[in-house]
Amino acid sequence: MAVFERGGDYTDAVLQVVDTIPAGRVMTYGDVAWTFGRAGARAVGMVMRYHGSTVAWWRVVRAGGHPPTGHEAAARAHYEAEGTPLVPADTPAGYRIDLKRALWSPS
DNA sequence: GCTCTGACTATTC
DNA sequence: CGAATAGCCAGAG
Repeated sequence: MAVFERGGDYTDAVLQVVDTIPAGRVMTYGDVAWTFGRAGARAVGMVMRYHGSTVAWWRVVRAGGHPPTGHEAAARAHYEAEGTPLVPADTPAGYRIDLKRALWSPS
């Protein structure tokens, strides 16, 4: 499958946008993609999966404020450490991001 | 250049 | 409100 090396323009763009998100703030996959002119919300997640070790992947959440599938526990730890506004919810993760306050948009 | 897959999203049941 | 379906894009084989 897509091994996503840094050679791809899309991959590189995603990494740059994520790196632009300040601590305590988050963006949805769709918004990140839209920021550099593409709507590949899914592709963004794939870049995170492969390069998640080198970027603040927890600052990128799904639409609705849900953390990435299979990483909700690790993400929550980062949010609490950075002071990201969370909201208790009846979701598989047991919580969600408060997009009303945490959602950030590049200036 | 076609096919398969995926840390997604929006819509419908 | 939860689960299923269909569209979506980009990259590797």
